[in-house]
Amino acid sequence: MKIEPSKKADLTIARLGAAAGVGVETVRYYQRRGLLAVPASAGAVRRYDGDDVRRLRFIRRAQAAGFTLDEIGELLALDRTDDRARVRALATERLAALDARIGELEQSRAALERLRSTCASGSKGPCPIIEAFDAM
Amino acid sequence: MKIEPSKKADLTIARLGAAAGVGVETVRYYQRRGLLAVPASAGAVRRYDGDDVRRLRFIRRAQAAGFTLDEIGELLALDRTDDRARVRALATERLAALDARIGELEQSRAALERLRSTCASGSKGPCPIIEAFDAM
DNA sequence: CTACCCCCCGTACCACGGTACGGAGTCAAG
DNA sequence: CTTGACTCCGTACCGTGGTACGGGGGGTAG
Repeated sequence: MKIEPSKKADLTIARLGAAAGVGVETVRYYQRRGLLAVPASAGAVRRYDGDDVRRLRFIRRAQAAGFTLDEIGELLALDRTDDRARVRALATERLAALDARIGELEQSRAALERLRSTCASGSKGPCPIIEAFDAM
Repeated sequence: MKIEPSKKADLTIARLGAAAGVGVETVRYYQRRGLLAVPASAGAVRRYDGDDVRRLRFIRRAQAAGFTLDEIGELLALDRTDDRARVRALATERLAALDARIGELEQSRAALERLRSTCASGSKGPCPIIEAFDAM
């Protein structure tokens, strides 16, 4: 008894893209970068399945986390391998960068709030934009 | 009795850049983009002062807040004008984008923590990287 | 069977934000 | 008054992550 490939979604490239919110050209770009496999073309039109969708979604999410496409390539290569040390290294490094960036954005947020209240519709005169960012 | 220009820092371009943590080429690039004024060259070497430093620092901070250089150009043009409505519009728009982005980064952060614990050094077998991002 | 829409592939181009190069001029110290 | 560091300026090039174009083939609905 063979294990069934869990879902045979059988999508065209446009549907695959749509399932992850990207365009056809972007999918092809990821294929060129080696992030997505180009399935053997049975006929001349390639078909994609649920695994491809998951992989593509992962790429977008990892991008949102700040990984570059090169790093994502490495993550995909590491997936389900047992090089745990490398995975932890990448995750830890990214966590640090993420925390730094979140902090930075929160400072920026405060500056913008400052600007918005200095520049409230009620008040008069010019509103000093540059100064609103001084306390960073 | 004339008002003194508060600080006459009298910097060269390299020192100006250093004061804001950017290189000479970057300063010149901002000048080309119209974000920084090119001072009248008394002699052939330009001199910069504290206002230029503040302006340059502002550019970097606004960039960190997610403004594009074009938007920063607009902000600089608006500084100390009284078009409060426009300033508030820009600030509000950016605040929304910033909050969205912070939320996204926090979700990414959670995914990375998940990955890190799934892949802790103690555990065995492959660690599923793609799945760690599934709950986004 | 024939539209019509989608797919394939290569190549070119885009925006953004810089970064590099190189020749000529300038300025301050020794 | 030379030497060495720095400046000026134009132009070219870079990395990242796509997006566009266009010719030719395929697969499907009516």
